[in-house]
Amino acid sequence: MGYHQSDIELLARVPDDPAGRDLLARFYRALGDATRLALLAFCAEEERTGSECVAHAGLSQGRVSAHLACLVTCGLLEVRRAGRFAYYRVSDPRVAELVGLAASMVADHAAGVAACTRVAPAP
Amino acid sequence: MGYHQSDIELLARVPDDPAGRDLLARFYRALGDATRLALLAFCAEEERTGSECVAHAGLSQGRVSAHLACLVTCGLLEVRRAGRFAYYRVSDPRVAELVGLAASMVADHAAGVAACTRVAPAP
DNA sequence: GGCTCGCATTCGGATATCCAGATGCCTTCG
DNA sequence: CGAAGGCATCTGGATATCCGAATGCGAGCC
Repeated sequence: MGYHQSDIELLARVPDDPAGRDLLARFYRALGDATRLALLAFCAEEERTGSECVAHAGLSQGRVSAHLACLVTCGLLEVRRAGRFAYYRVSDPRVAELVGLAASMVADHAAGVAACTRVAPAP
Repeated sequence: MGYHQSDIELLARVPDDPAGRDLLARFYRALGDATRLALLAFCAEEERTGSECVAHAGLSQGRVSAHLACLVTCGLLEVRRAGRFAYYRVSDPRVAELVGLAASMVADHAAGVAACTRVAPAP
C-alpha cells in the first residue's frame, strides 16, 4: 500500500541490464555540469552560434566546443551547420520537462543537495 | 518561430545564478551513477533494508551505505529507521517521471550517449 | 554484561571529468 | 592565392568521484 502507479513505471523504466543502466547514468551526467546547463538554457532562448556560446559561457573556446558536442551527441541540443558557422538550439520538448522536474525537486531539497558529498567529506 | 512553450519554461527553470545552476548540476550527478539508478529501481518496488540493498547491488556495504545516503539527502529516496534497521523507499512520484523521461530520450539517442566522452577520447 | 548484527564513516588508491592553451581543418574575404 | 575567422581536437595537469577494506557506534539477543 502507499505506492504510486508511477513507482511501478519507474521500475519498468530503469534498464535491467548493467549496460542499459550505465547508458542512462551517462545521460544524466551530461546534464550534471553547471556550464552545460547554462548553455542549454542559452540555446533554448534562440538559435546560437558557437562563438556566442563561448562568449556567454566565459570559458575557453575549445572547452565550450567540447561541451556543445557532448550535448549534441546526447540528444539535448541540435546543431545546424552553415558555412563556417554552427548553430545550436534545443529542439526536444522533453529537455524542458526534464529540467523543470529536476529544478522542482531541487527547490524542495536544496540544503540536502548542497550538502551531499557523494563520497568524501571536506578534506 | 518553431519554439515550444516548454522551451520558454526551460529558460525560466534553469537558475540565473551560478550557485543555483551548480545545485541543479549536483542533483543530476546524483542520478548519474549506474549503481544509484539500480538502487532507486530496487527501492521503488517496495521498502528495502540496507542489507537487502547491499545484496542487490553486489558492492561493499560501506559503499552502498554512502550511495543510499546520497540518494536520501538529494530527495530521491526516503529512509525510515526502526531499531537497528533502515528502510529505504522511493516516495516522490517526480522521481519516476524524471527517470521515464530520461529513459525515453536515451532510447532515441543510445548510440550518441554511448559514444559521448565528455572530454578525452579513448586513451 | 557481553556478543553479534546492521549501518555509518574514514583511509588510501584508481578512474573519470574538468580546465586552459596550442594546433589543425575548412570557409570566407581581399 | 594568402590571410583571418570559426570550429574541432590534442596535451598535460588539477579535481571530483568511485572503490574495497578497516573502524566506530548503537540496538537486540543469550
